[in-house]
Amino acid sequence: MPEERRDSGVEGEDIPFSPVMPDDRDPDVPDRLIAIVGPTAAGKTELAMRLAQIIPVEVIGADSRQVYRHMDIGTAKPSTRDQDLVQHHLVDIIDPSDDFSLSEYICRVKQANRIVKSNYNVPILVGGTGQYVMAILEGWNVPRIAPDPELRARLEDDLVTNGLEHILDELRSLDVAAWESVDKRNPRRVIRAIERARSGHRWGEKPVRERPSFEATVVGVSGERAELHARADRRFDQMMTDGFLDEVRWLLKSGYGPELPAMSGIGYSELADHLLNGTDLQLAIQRAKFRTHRYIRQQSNWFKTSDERITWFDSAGIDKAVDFVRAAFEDSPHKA
RNA sequence: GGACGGGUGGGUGAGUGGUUAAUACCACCAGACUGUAAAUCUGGCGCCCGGAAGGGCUACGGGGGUUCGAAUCCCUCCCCGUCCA
Repeated sequence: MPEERRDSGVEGEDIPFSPVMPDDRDPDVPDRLIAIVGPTAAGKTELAMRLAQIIPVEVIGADSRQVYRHMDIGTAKPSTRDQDLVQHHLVDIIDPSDDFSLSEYICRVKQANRIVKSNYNVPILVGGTGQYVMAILEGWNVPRIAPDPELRARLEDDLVTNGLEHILDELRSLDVAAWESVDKRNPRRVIRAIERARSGHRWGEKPVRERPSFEATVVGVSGERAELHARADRRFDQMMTDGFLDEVRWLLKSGYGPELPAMSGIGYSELADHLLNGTDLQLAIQRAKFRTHRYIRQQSNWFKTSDERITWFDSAGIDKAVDFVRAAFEDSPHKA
């Protein structure tokens, strides 16, 4: 395997631009796309690797935690072996201390699509971050407004000293439409709305989403809730034996503190709490497992069994999913 | 054997005569998402009927009692913890 296969546009600017485009359409948009969605630990990665054996694919990660370098065990990142076998994009692209956001994600997916397209491969979107997946599948229009740490800090102070009403008033004076629409009980959203309004964006000035042109085959992998919990618990135990605690210890030692968004992930914050504050390890592990359960539940809000765009398969029956995608792919006019 | 302390809903744990089907937290369930998302926020959570308002039933270790009314007071039994023998 050529070693350049390991991703990819770290800085984003130096993405090679293929001189020969497959067609004259937007090079950032694939003609077709396969997506694998579903709750954590259900077997999405496994399915992706199976598909890679029969279809010329490159993986596009849709996981808000696997983007960070040095966070491998706890994020259940695809193994280096898997990454050697199949080109992965949007994995290991930033440092744990770097800012990341949905708009950044979307931007980088476009870059990745360009590469995949120039390789005459099919992008396969794999991940459990519902927001990322849906942003791609539904073509969300996300304004590129970078986070403003100073403003956020000021507003958070304001929130503590003067209350939510106060910052809501600020939002109203900036953008009434935004004020009408925000979740007025969710400080985080109010702060973001202010941030947006202050940088000159008006609520509703652009359509929220624009249906993408590609043909998408979306498969879901899931199972009974109790079984999902059990699988996730087992996987967490495996992570512990694989050295998750050492990974967190290393991150902390390397200066990645618990206050970083990257370190707020499941397991990372609990284990850091154990290492830093002496919280009982078993308790920390149990908390992380519970949090994974909650995560699974929330993923089911993004990936609904009633969603007609998704064809669902049971975790235990990956073969059927492979067959389904193969059939869908063979019927497609866009074979590479 | 004696002296205290304690037994509360799936768990931890408040409550100490009525406003209590019982605070809070966890678990669990459902939902939102103009997007920091493995984040943040909302709702539900004894059983039955009802769309709701509401109604009915059962419940704070077991049994008995006091009271118009008890998780809360008394008696008794069982169990757990600490200390003294």
